[in-house]
Amino acid sequence: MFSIGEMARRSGVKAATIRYYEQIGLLEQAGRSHGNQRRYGRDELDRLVFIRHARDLGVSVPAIRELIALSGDPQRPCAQADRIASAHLATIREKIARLKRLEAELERIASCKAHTVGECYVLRALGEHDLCEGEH
Amino acid sequence: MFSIGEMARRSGVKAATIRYYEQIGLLEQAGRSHGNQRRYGRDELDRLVFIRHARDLGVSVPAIRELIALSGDPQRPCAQADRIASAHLATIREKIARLKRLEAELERIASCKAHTVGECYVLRALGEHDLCEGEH
DNA sequence: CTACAATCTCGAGCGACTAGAGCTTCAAGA
DNA sequence: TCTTGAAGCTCTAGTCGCTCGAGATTGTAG
Repeated sequence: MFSIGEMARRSGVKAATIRYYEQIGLLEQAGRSHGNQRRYGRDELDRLVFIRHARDLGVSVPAIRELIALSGDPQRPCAQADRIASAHLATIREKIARLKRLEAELERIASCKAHTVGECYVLRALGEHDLCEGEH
Repeated sequence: MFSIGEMARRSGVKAATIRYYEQIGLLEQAGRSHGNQRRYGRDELDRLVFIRHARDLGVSVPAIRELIALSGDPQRPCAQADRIASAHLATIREKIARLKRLEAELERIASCKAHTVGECYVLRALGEHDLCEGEH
């Protein structure tokens, strides 16, 4: 039996966050000790680690909810889990692409050689519309 | 003189967001028409476009506030603006690196060949701790 | 003058936590 | 057994950067 602090240490999820997960129904209501403190078993720890990993991978809470629901029914075809993961992969790739564009732009902007703010490229670049590459 | 809708169209920032920016002091209080509607000039549009660009680049509102304060004093050395941009560049690079790691992991996970959830790698992978590469 | 679109203010809601106040319980040592 | 201090409890509110809706008012074209 683990206390919430044990769970936090073993999973890397803060106690407050564990309570929050319970509150939003991502974790089931934990059993309680005599004095009303939460007590957990292996299964709950496993689920929490699952959640932690998924969150680390940037999976949203609703998506995690779906995955948990899916995994509750092991006979079911896994195409749907696959779909969730793939969709997420696609958004991650988009984010990477977008960030790379930003990196290039900022690199250009940040290599400012001026001495005073008045002639500073950082500030001018942000104000000038024609430097954008047709994004808006 | 532009209405808030004009500003929205020209800058790509929603009217509600323009009001919000005014509320948090990112834009100054706009002048008003006879009937209390906001009216803007060129300068205000320029600043809004500046803000929009910076936000698009992922610069936080506090950082934008700093940049605006800096640009109000054109004699000042621009080293500080430079520093803000560079710091931001560093965080963007970190994000990219992190996302790439996620991409690799998800790629592995998402290539699931199982037929049922019970043997699905997507779900198993998320639950297993030894698949992490020492991140926690 | 009449429609109707645009704008106004105010307040709440989003996602995913996080922090703090003020109280109770647990566990280890004397 | 008692004490003490860490750890837990609940509840509320705050974070960030918007976004939306309700219900009232204003602007403008025909």
